[in-house]
Amino acid sequence: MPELPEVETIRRDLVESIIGSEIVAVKILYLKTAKNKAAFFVKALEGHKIEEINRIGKLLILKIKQKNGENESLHLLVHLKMTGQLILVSKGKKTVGGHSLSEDSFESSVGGELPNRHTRIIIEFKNGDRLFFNDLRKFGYLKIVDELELEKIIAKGYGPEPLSLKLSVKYLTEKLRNKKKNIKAFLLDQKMIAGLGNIYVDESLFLAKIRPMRLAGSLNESEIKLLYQSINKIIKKAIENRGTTFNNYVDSSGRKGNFSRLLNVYGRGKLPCPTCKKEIIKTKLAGRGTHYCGYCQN
DNA sequence: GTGTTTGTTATCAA
DNA sequence: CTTGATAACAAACA
Repeated sequence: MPELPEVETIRRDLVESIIGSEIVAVKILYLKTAKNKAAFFVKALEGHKIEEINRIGKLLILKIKQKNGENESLHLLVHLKMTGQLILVSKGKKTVGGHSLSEDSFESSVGGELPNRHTRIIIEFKNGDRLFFNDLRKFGYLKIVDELELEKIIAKGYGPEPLSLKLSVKYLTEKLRNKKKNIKAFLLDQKMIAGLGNIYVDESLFLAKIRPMRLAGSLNESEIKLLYQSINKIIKKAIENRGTTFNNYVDSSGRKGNFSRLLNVYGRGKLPCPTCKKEIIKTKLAGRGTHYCGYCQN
């Protein structure tokens, strides 16, 4: 389940490897993964270079460099949803995205030699590198949008980034006031904060010592402050550790994230709480598996 | 055959 | 208007 730290890890790696690279071929193996008409999608990319790679929340945004005479800027949006992977395979074979990886490790991560049965789109570069979009469950997508559409999507769908100055105790206080949904549902809402998903919401609430089912409007001043600091700390630490691999997330080199071993509650139902050693409770909230400590979180 | 996993959107109901 | 619940999307795994 790629959330902000995982997508940011992919973004940073791709910035190092494909900025300025020219796309020479695009292959759509599963039509519905490309959200534009196939002919337009391919034409918008082939013969163009990647100019920038940005991100808002869990959405990756590749800016496509326009040629002379084409004045409107286009962007390639990539959303991994639940099981999407972006894998860059360098020409040759042994190295993937500039890193060498044992064949065993690579095969268990991405399901063997690429393309495989989960490969939906392949983007080939002039230097021979190939970028594979794999997606077991087909929820993920790639979409070409112009500047105007991009701005609309960001404005309509995404609140402040957790590590930006726009997310503050003041912002949270204002948004939480009189909210009658639970704090977990609030934190999962991309329009409130961009980029948090099930893992980092559970982890942030554990650090903030707040029960996920608490009504958002019921948090007091010191709880809001601690929550703000906890989100910051968790997201920073998760990015430093290249994200969490729980199910099938891997970075663009096929490597797993290191934050998994630092998880306090997520995926640890019935295991002892790292703080008080009592059993972590696993229940369902906001339609999601929810993990918390009934003793440490109030 | 059942339940579970989750990012996002749509739809319906209170 | 707000919120919650549910399905849909789709596939694998226990």
